[in-house]
Amino acid sequence: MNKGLTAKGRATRQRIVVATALLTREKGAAETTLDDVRAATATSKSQLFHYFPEGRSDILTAVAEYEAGQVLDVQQPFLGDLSTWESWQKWRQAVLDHYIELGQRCPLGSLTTELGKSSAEARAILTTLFTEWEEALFLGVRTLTSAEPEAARIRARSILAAIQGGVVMLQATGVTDYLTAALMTSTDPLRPTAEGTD
Amino acid sequence: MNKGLTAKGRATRQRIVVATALLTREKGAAETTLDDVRAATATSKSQLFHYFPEGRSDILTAVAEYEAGQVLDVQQPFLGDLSTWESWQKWRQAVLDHYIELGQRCPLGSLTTELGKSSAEARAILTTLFTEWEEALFLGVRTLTSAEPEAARIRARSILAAIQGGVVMLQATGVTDYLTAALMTSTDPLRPTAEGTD
DNA sequence: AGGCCGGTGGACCATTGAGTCCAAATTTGT
DNA sequence: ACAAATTTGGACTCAATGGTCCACCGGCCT
Repeated sequence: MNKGLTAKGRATRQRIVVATALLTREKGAAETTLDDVRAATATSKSQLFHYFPEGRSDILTAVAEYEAGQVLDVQQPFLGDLSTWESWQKWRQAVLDHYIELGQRCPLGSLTTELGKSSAEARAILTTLFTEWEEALFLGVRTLTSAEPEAARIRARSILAAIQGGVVMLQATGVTDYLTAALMTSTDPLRPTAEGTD
Repeated sequence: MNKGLTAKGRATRQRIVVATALLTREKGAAETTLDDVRAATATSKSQLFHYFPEGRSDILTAVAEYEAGQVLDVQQPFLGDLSTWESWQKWRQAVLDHYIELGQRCPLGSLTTELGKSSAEARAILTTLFTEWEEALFLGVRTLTSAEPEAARIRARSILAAIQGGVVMLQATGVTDYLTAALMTSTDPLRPTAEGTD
C-alpha cells in the first residue's frame, strides 16, 4: 500500500506513459487520442482516468516529463563531461545525429504545444530541462576556457539557443544545414586553438 | 470578372484572412474554430467554404502566407539594408522588441503546427520565408565584412537559427535572456572593431 | 429589363473524442 | 477465509466542430 497504488497499479501507470510516449512520437501529441492510448496499452477508459484523474492533459504531462528526461539522456555521456574539446566534438555530433534521426518529429514540442494553453506544468518541465541543459553547457564552457562566468553564461545560452533554432529549422524545412551551421558557429570559439570554422 | 471573383468577393476573402490572423494570434490556430471565424467576420459557413473550398486548412494556409509576409515586414527597413554596423544594431533591436512584444504567441508557429501533418504548403511557406530571410542576412554579412561567400553563408544561417532558437526559448520559458544572448553572440563577429560582447 | 453568376444565410448532418458511471474481477491485509 | 480496497471493463453521454446543402439575394452585363 503505497499512496493507494499497488505494484500492479504502478506498473499499469508506467505502461500507459511509455506507450503514450511512443504514440506521440509517431503521430504527434495532437493526433493521439485516448482511444489510441487505450488500444495501445490494452486498458480501459476507467483505468486511464483512474491513474490520471485530470484525464488527457494529465497523461500528456506525465509523458512530457518522461520525454524531457530522454532529451538529456541521449546526449550522455558527453554532456556530463565537457571538459575537453574532443568531448565537445563528440557531444556536438551526438546532438546532430539525434535530431537528424528524429527528423520531422519533435516529441516534446508537440506535447508542450498541445498542453500549452492551460499548463503551468508544461512550462515548468521545459524550464527545468533548459536550466539543467544550460548548466551542463555552462560547466563545460568554464572548464574548457578561462572565460569569466558572465561570458561563459552567455556562451552557454547561445549554444543552447543555437540548437533549438537549428532543430526548429530542420523540422520546418527538412534541411540540416542550419543546425550544423549554428552548432559549429556557436561552439567554435571554444576551440583551444580557435581559428577556422572547423 | 477576375477568376470568378468580383471586387466584393475579394474584399470578403481578404476580410476573412485578416480577421482569422487576428484570432490565431490571440488564441492560437488550434483553438480557432470556423465558428469563431464566422463570428469575427460576420460571414456564414457557406462563404467560408465558398472562398476556401478545402475548408479550414485552406483558410489557415492563407493566413500562414499572410503572417509569413509580416515577419519580414516588421524587420524593415533595417533588414533591407544591413550595410553598416549601426544598421545591424538597429535591426537586432527591432527583432528583439518584436518578439518580446509578441511574448508567448507565435502566429506562424501555431499555424504551421496546426497544418503540419498534411501540408506541403506549410512547409513551402516556411522554406520561402527562411530563404528570403537568410538571403537578406547573407547580403548584410557580405557587405559588412569581407568574408568568403561560404563563411558568410554559414554566418547568416547561424544568425537565423539563433533567432529561431531564442524565440523558441522565450516562448517556452518566458525568459528573454536566451534570445538576447544568441543574437549578440551570433552577430558580434560582424562588428567592425570586433572584440567585446557589446 | 431580364437573366446569369457570384455572394450570402443558416439549418442540418456526421463524426470524433473526452469524460462519466457502475458493476465485476482481482488483489491485499488480517 | 473474509472484507476492504484496488484494478478493470466497457457502455453511455455530451459537446464541439468540420463540412454539406439548398434556397434566396443582389449586382453586373447585354
